[in-house]
Amino acid sequence: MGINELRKITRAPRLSEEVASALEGKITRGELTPGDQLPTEKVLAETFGVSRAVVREAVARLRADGRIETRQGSGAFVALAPKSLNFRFWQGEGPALVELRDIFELRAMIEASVAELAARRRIPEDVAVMERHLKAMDAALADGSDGSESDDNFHLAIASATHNTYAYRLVEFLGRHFSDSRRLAWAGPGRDGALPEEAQAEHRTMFEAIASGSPARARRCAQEHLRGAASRVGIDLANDLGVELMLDPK
Amino acid sequence: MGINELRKITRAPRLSEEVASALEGKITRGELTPGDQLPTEKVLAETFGVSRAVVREAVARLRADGRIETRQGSGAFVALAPKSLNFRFWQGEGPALVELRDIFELRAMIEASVAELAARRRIPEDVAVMERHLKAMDAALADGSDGSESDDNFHLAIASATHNTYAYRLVEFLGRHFSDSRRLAWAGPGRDGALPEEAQAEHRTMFEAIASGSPARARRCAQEHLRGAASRVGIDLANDLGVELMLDPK
DNA sequence: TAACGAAAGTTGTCGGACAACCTGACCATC
DNA sequence: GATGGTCAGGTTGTCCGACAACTTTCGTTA
Repeated sequence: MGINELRKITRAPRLSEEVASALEGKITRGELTPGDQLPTEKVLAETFGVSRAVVREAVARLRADGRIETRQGSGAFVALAPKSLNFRFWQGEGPALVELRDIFELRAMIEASVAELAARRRIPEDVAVMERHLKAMDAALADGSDGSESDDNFHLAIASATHNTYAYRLVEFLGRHFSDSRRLAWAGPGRDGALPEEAQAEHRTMFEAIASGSPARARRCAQEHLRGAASRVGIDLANDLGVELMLDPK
Repeated sequence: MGINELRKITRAPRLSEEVASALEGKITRGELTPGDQLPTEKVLAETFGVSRAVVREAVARLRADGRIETRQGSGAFVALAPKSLNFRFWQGEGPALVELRDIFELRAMIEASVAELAARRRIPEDVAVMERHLKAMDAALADGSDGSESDDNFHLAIASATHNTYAYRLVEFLGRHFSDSRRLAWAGPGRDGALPEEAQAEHRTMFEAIASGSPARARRCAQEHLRGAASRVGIDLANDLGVELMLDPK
């Protein structure tokens, strides 16, 4: 037993998080359905054996998740429609492998569609912004510095070229999850030099397809890029993820 | 001015939401960066002119969002890496009408990709579930009842057939946001009878494409369906939204 | 200088009080 | 009988003070 094993002290979760988790479980199991009223704060406090303040913090948490809505004087209700989408990750050392694969896959689907639309809608200013970030990544490659921020910005520039603000926001949202893995791929002078070069070659093909107005090619390049990004962190995307779109299989 | 306009009373936001929002603004503007310590609860309460309980609820909210981490005895810190990503389309009363087009467009992109992947990955059980909901909608059409719940469930069944939980959750989130438009389309005996029939014809073509394992056809049908859904609530999607995918334009 | 204990500081929880709001019951009026 | 007004009781939202549990800093001692 090494010294590292002596440092893993498990801290008790907050009572409010436990209460929130228990209530959320009731919702996801269908014991509480949209529109149902929760017990009053007083009853919940008695039921869980905690103070009302703890219940209120749990409720604040579930409100942030969009799971419930509260109305002063009436009570707390299971939300009819979630007001937010919360992707909460496995709380160990990052996402579990199967979760990571599913997120990469979702990202591939979305960014492929986004690249395709960008190829149709881009205006010269969009193309100039993408090119600027592409060049910044080239420069980072050349001088061994960190290009991950330009990498992030390149993807956002593509999403911006769709001129659909919600698509942009979704790409931004999903991209946030990958900033760390991008930073790793671009890590300092001791980095595995092939990885950012590989990614950059993919960025360039994406850029060229979009700039030249080739939607299907843009889609395919974006999917290949996401497949490559996944494999660079050890995730193998399924082969059925829509790369062969040029012909209808039937 | 109709009676409906008289019912929109705007309720004041909770103080805790305002505090959370202000703190989040500091984080997104870079005034507070990952690892930075927030002022103590006491200072925040004084600064915002609220009680400590309100600050604590705001902090609970930001913890749920994955934006900050708290350590008892030390303080609250901006999270280094998000433990949770919370995506909100909007705060408050819903999107402006002008934003609906972007949202429908995004939905079209996502559900088209989902339908395509479902066409590749569906297993017999998936197909059976879709068919069951399709039949429930047929029955609702025949007897004039409300088929919107089956409509929701049909879309979720397609997403479930991707066997990607995040895709499922995203479709669920998007679908829940738009239940109202579905309910309108399926509204009672006085409804415009052409609308649900039109939608149902689209559902059937989607179903057949997925069941028979035709990814490109499934994609096209899903896009046509979302275009139809948008037009049924008065939104005209742009013509460049990738319907003509069968040939590479270049 | 290093180690230890105490003091000070900070978050987590509890309980009570009151404000603001909501709902339903009851009564009066038309 | 339908409608409108009032009020009591109930519920969430906020504030306050106290103490528990934990962390950091400071002072003392060896």
